Formats: sequence, C-alpha cells, structure tokens
Amino acid sequence: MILNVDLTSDTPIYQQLRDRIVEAIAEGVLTEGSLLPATRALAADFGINFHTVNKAYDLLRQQGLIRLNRGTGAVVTLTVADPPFRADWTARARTLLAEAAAKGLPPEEVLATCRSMLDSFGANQPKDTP
Amino acid sequence: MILNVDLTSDTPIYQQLRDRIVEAIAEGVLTEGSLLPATRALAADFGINFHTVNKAYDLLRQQGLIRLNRGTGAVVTLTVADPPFRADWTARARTLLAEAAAKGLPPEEVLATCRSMLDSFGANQPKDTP
DNA sequence: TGCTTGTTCTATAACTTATAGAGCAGGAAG
DNA sequence: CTTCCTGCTCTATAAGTTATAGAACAAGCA
Repeated sequence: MILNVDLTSDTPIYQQLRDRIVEAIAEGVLTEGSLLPATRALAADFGINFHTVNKAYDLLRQQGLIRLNRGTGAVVTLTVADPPFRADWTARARTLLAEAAAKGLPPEEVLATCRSMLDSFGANQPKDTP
Repeated sequence: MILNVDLTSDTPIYQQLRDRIVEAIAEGVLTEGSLLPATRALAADFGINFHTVNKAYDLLRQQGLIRLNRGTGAVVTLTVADPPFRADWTARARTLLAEAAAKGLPPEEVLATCRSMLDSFGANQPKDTP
C-alpha cells in the first residue's frame, strides 16, 4: 500500500494519513480484515512521530473504519453508516458542491466527475473480480 | 440573508462564515454585485470580533468570490474556476466521496444526493426567473 | 520469557484561533 | 473640507491545535 503524504502541506499530517487510508478502503485496496502497518513502523516509514500516526488511527477508529488490537495491530472493520454520519456527510457535501457551483462549474460536469470517481471506487470492490 | 453559524462548533467561526457565504452564492441568494454586510456590522450581529469576519472575507477574496473596497464594502464578484482550483476541488471531492464509499453508502444514493443539491442550487439562478 | 503491539502519561515548541484596542487610508456624502 | 463609514494594518494576549520527544504500562502471541 502506498500512502501519499505531503509533509510540507498546510493540512495536518494525521488528517492526510486518515484521508489516504479512507481512500484506500474506498478503492478496495484495503478490505474488511486487512491489516494496517503498526503505528511505529508507519511513523518510521514517513520519518514522523508515532503519536501522529496514532492520532490518524484513532480518528479512523472513531469513525468505525478500523479496530485497534494490542499485539495484533490495526484491522479494517467496516460498520454501517448511521444517521448522524449521513447528516454530517451531507452537510459537508453541500458546502463542497456549493463551492463548485459558486465558481461556475457546470452541474453536469460536477456530477460527471463525481460519477467517474465513484465508478473507479466500485471497479475493484470485494464482490467478485472476474 | 441569514447565516447560520454555530459558535460552539469545533470548526473555526471564520470557516463557517466562509462556507455559509459560499452556499448563499451557490443558492443564488447572493448574486454578482450583491453587497455583503460590513465586517464590523456582521461581527456585532454574531457577537464576535470583527477580525474573525475579516479573516472570512479575506478567504473569499483569495478565492475570487468577492471584492473588497474601502468605503463601499464587500461585493460579490464571480471569477472563472482556474485549473489549480479545479485540481484542488477534485482532490477534496475524491476524499469526501471515498468517505461515503468506505462507509458503504450506495453510489447511486450518493449521486442522487449530489444531483438534488446541485438542482436546488440551480433552481433560483441569475438566468431568468419566470 | 521475550517480542510486538496499542495505550497512556508528561513535556515542549511552533502554529492557529479568537479576542482586544489603537490607529491608518480610501471612498462617499454633508 | 470635514465627517463618517469602510477596509486594512499593527501589536498583544489567551486558549487551543499540531507535532515532536521520551518513558512507561498492558494486552496478545510465540
């Protein structure tokens, strides 16, 4: 698994780490049961502090995407999207879409972009790769 | 114009202000040439410091959504979405959509939500309200 | 036992957020 | 010209966030 993290970016490292792992799950690179690298190992990989990785993993745990076990490590464990999550997600989507609309991006183009990204996620999904 | 800002939220006030104004532009509540409240007036309205409003306005200016004139005030002035903006927007959209996909939201449902929000933006647009 | 793993604690430096007050500078209107 | 309103800039402060560091504890496994 390759996680593209930019240490010079203005978005926090732990947030980038979280985002990249969420994307890996969506893409099907990480599936239910996949083992994530140990916090110290991943930190050494990027040359960052293991507390930073810990924070990213903790976020993912709070969002019900992984489970953390001592000795074993972090495992991807998907849980259903509950109403609070859906409400929060929709609000964030609304803001993002508003930004596109305010900047004059055509709605059809925005929708097409979203569709193609969702399709690319579904491409190698844990159904049955023929 | 009613801006819904939550002072107890963990997202910064200036960010919320920016988001609400972007949404107002997308909705057509604010159109090209609309005058925004003065920074001090808006700050007094919410019971916050005018520097905080200033920061929100500055963000909107950097994103080419408003122009700031001394004496006159802040005016909505739309500029075309340039390639850097599109790239940045697409990256953020990718992360948001990945979150939905990772939490198991059906792609059709996500797309339908996006479509309905984009439609609601286009509903009262500065074309010709019949 | 020994190793790896997550977990918790304290501590520090740099940066961000929000507040506050003072003052400057340009445009509008009397 | 003077007055007022506007954005803009400066310094300052308190609280919170981000990232670092080191130490130690606790659960799981071989």
